[in-house]
Amino acid sequence: MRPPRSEAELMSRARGLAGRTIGQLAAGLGMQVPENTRRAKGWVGQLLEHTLGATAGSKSVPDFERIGVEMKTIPINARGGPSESTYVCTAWLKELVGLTWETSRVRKKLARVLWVPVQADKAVALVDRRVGSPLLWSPDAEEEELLRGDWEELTDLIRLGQVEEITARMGTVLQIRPKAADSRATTWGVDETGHRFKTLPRGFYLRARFTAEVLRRSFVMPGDTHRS
DNA sequence: GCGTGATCATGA
DNA sequence: TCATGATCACGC
Repeated sequence: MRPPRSEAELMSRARGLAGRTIGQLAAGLGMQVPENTRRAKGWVGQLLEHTLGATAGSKSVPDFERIGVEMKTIPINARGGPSESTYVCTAWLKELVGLTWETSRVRKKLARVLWVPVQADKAVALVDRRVGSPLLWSPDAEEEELLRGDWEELTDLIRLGQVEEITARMGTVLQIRPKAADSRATTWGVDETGHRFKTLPRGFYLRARFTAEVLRRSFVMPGDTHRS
């Protein structure tokens, strides 16, 4: 599929996928569907990228580079909500100088996101799982403040050399968790005394509660005063 | 190892 | 039951 030339074209394509199954999309690309995602964790995301004409591959640029849009599949459980957190990007653990929320990779990544819900109910075979209605999103002022607050709190800890004190329990909507092949993987970090040391690579993730709210908001009318 | 794409598996 | 910490696959 050729890269979309506009957000409208991307959305038109994405809307056309709503209701289709993973098996149908795979067939369209001549791909075989794995039995499950245990050894194919990113497979569904890559299937959707190829189907929609993403260009980035493993490059550190937006999936749809020309129009500056990042795509994220969002696994939806049997209850209709996200079943997993959403990976954003790796956390920089080396010396931090002059990095602000405004210039952060987290903010850049989340500036424009195409959310594509995909059924993730274990009771349904992967090949039969359906794609939902897409949402093209940018954080509103409230969401951005939540993200900024968490990012600054976590980044301050890294600045202070307290990477090892960070746990996934920190952060209201944004958290830091391991992001590596396994627990033996290492990268360079900086400790309290400013000396570099080997530590586990970490990444920023959006809590499922946050993405649930993002999706929920898109399905209510403007002016909705309900808050559950 | 680091970037991309994420989900798994188990303890609380 | 669910979130945390661990893990899986692939290109370079």
